[in-house]
Amino acid sequence: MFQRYSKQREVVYNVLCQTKTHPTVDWVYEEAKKVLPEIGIATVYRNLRELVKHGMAKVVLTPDNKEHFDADMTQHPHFICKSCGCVMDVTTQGHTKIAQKGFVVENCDTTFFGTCPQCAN
Amino acid sequence: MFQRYSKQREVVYNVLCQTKTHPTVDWVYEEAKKVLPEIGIATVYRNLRELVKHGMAKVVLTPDNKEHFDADMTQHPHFICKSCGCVMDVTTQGHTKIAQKGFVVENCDTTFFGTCPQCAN
DNA sequence: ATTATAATGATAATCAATATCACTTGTCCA
DNA sequence: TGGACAAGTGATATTGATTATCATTATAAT
Repeated sequence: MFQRYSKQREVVYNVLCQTKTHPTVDWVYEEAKKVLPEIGIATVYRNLRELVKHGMAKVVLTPDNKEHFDADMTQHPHFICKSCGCVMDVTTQGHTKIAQKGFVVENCDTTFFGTCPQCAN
Repeated sequence: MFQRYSKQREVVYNVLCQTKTHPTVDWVYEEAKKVLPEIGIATVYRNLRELVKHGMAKVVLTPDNKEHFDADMTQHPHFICKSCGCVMDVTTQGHTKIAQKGFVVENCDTTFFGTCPQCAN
């Protein structure tokens, strides 16, 4: 998978696995520094990208134009709050059930990723 | 809605309404220049933002970290091609039907937008 | 232990998006 | 009709997230 082990990558991945807050790069960086104070922000960026490339993490794009990361690779919808900007998992399906948990849903976007018919040829 | 009429805003909105390609700012800018050669890129940014704020357009965030815009405010899923980066409307529901049209679907993200329970209080 | 090279960390560079500000233009009203 | 006020524009500077660069460090095979 990766050509060599690195302490930094392990720490970055552990930080990501141990939270459900869908953190930004900066948050992962701050947490990683608590374990490896010498780690650099470039290494955090690099490893998060690598984790995504290797299918070990997903990027969640938010309206504030920052990348958030999620190590939970099971398919599940997210809820993004326009007030505090938090990204949360919503395990139930459908507007009604989400509303019952206190979420005020204004909009819903669904995006499929893959290869379009032209490129598939 | 808007406090004053402006030719520039009308052109930007018309450009957006007349395409289904979910264009970037730059594409809208180039098209708008064909009608109003003196229009500035800042004006295009500004008006696209305003259109979104007023519920006349939506932002589609793509993995290339650029904002794409869509004047179709009906709720509909998008398909983003990892090969060419195009953003397309997929009007049918479900992986199977999309696959029948030649799309190779690898992943699907659903995001709800609104106010989280804590902020709603 | 030696060696090849992957990975790191500091920092420069990139680039999309936003802010600034003097100037222009739409709209109100005398 | 003609100011006058302020919204809107356009050129450009600034910001800020992400990526590239490169000398140095560290992993893993021999």
